[in-house]
Amino acid sequence: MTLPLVTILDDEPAIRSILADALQEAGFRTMGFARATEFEAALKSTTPDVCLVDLGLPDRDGLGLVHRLALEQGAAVIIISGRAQVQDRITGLELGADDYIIKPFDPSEVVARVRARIRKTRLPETQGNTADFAGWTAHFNRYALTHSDGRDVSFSHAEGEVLRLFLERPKRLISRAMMQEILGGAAEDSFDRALDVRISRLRTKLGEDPKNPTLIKTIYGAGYIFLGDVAWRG
Amino acid sequence: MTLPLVTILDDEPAIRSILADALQEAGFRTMGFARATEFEAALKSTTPDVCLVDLGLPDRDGLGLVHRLALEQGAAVIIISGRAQVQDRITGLELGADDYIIKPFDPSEVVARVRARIRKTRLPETQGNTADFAGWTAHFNRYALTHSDGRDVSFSHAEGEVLRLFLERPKRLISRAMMQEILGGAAEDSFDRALDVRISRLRTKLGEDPKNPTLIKTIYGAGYIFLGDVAWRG
DNA sequence: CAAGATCCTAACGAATTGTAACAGAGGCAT
DNA sequence: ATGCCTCTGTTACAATTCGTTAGGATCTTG
Repeated sequence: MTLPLVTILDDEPAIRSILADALQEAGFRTMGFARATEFEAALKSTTPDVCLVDLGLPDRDGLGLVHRLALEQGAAVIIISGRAQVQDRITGLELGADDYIIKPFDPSEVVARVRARIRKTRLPETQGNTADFAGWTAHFNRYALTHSDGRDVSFSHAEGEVLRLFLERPKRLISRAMMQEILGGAAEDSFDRALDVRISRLRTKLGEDPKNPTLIKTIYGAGYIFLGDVAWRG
Repeated sequence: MTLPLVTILDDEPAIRSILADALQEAGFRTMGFARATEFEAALKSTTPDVCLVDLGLPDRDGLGLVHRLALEQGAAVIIISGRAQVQDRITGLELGADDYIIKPFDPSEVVARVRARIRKTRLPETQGNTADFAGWTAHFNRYALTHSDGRDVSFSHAEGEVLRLFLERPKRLISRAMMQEILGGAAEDSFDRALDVRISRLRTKLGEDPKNPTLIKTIYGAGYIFLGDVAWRG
């Protein structure tokens, strides 16, 4: 029940394994099925978070399946189909699918779309509100940081935005321009020290040594980088 | 408050009107914007159900906008872009978009995808008179809150209005302007502390810690957000 | 090392929000 | 009518948030 479960319904073993590999690498559990009947049998005992369904199934028309899935299970359904006509896509979506991907597809795009679904259906309580790093735990839902040594600091909304930005992209350079854009979005003048100040305040709350920041590192002329291993949890 | 609202952010008037026509015919209300700044200004007073965003804005790079929308507003975001590369689509989705449509598009497919989003986000359409959240049960027909630990608090009509507003839109930013409009609708002057007072009183009844509210969060300069899983019944 | 660009952060203040206290409007029983 | 109670907006002031300013620190370049 920890990792999100993604089912793959496609009659071609090659496609199943490509998708399964990509999804597992992205941190999902997967279950593959070649025929609709097998799939439906499995549904009696499990509840997937996202269902990938190939429409070109030999044993039955997949659309009805999609319809029932969406209706009864309430699971997110992503159709994968070789039929590229607009009309096909429309009817697929009308029948309750959440997304429609055309073959041939890029596995990483499929992963991204699966992720987007999961975010929406699961986010409410699971993802996106708690993360561990460097002894700290960030609780975004209550705007507070707790340290394993007992410290408990609250942070404001603006600070939280910055923190979240970092925690979502650990160990990657984040350009100043991008941060400005994602955050306030307003002024881009070099007069604007707002971002610096936000980061400064955040550093203070994290107890960073000004001379030697270990978590939020400044890359002169480029941006910032968050060091530290981040583990999100629900 | 009846028809779902779809916003269209695109700098080309032709595209805006094509989309608006198609969407209106499909039974949505629409609002069009040419630039990101206008759009953001409008967001202070309305909460769209789905936002269509063109990435090629002259105004600024739309990706940051998408990110903030997805995060704060909780609204569904569909990117419409001329950039067809898989990598573009992935980063778009990664940043919080729900869908990614490539120009040139077919209006009816856009409508279908919008509809698919609305189906998912509008699920709590059920307007009941009882709702459970965070150990509480709100009984709107008898103006009372009961807690699982036995507490039983009554609330007034004005307080109920605010509470209902929150419970109908959990985990989404609700702008102050919108609340004032839906509620009394009266003064919009910053002199008007009526809304604050209502919320303050509601918080007290919910037993919120003034320093650390866990259910009704204030987003400085933007509005309020209700955290907590809500289940309606009846 | 000098010069200039970039960044840090203390301090300030405008804008925004919280809430106690007050006051007027009804409702209801006496 | 009178008195008491509840509801709810208004006022006034305290608290918080957060961008701006300004001066100093730090980095890069030549």
